[in-house]
Amino acid sequence: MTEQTPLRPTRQRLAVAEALASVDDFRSAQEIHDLLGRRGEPVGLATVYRTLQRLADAGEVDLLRTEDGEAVYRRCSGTHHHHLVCRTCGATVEVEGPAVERWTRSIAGEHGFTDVSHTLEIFGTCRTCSDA
Amino acid sequence: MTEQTPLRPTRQRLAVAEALASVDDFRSAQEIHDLLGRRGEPVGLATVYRTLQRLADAGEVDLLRTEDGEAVYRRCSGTHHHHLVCRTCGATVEVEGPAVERWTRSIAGEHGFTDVSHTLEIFGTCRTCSDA
DNA sequence: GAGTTGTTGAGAACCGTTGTCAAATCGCGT
DNA sequence: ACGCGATTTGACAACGGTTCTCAACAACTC
Repeated sequence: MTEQTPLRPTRQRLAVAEALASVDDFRSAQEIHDLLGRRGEPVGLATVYRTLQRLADAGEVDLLRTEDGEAVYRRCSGTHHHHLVCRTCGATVEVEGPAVERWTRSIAGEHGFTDVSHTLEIFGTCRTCSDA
Repeated sequence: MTEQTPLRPTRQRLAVAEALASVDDFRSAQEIHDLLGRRGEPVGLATVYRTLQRLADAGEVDLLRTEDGEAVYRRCSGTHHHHLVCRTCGATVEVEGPAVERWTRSIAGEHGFTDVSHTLEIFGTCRTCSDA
């Protein structure tokens, strides 16, 4: 019960996917748009947004919101995980915490909530940035 | 090392604070603005935004972002806590999890991150809404 | 190659939020 | 009470990220 549209592998979609593969941290749609332009593979801004949306829906990229509400994307592993993100340079580490998963589920259950999901992000200053 | 401005208790600021006190779930700045207007206590939209910002900075209200990036506010207790929010009706429960706090700190430490903070929200369907 | 359909992109539209700045208000000293 | 400087307000413009529009276009099929 997922997709029914074939989804064509156009030059633009491939370019966006490749751009995501080439960086390791979260990037905004606009940054990706700029990056592609500089690389000589121009893709319309609207197309970048559309493509990222689809990838996020398909669970192929992680989407989170910066403090000021901007959406940022990052290619990620398929399994459920969270992020430890450097507030300064954006370096990102994927982390897992089975205990947290259990905890959220049980708390929600105690209060009669069903169909539970959650968001959890950790922000800090990475070693490199705090040394500087 | 906190405030140095006296901060005047104007009619507008009191009205916003009271509006927040009168609802139990997260509301956007615009909703609060509308609510005040309907109540016959009109407050300029810019003022509502400014006031909510200050309250959030002072830690007197919680601020979180909806899935589409809109900022929503809610009066809250002063202690550190997280939220269990009904996806349908917005009903909110404040929850605490010392274990989670410990976990985030230790994970961050393992990766050399300092000055750590985190966000954690749980979403689900509350009993009332799932019964309906 | 022709037809059908999904896709693109430039620009406009949208919408939440923040900035602008003159007018209104507050708190204080007198 | 009254005046005065400092803060706050609010209507409106401006902003920035995101989505919409729609005609030109590219991809798959036969």
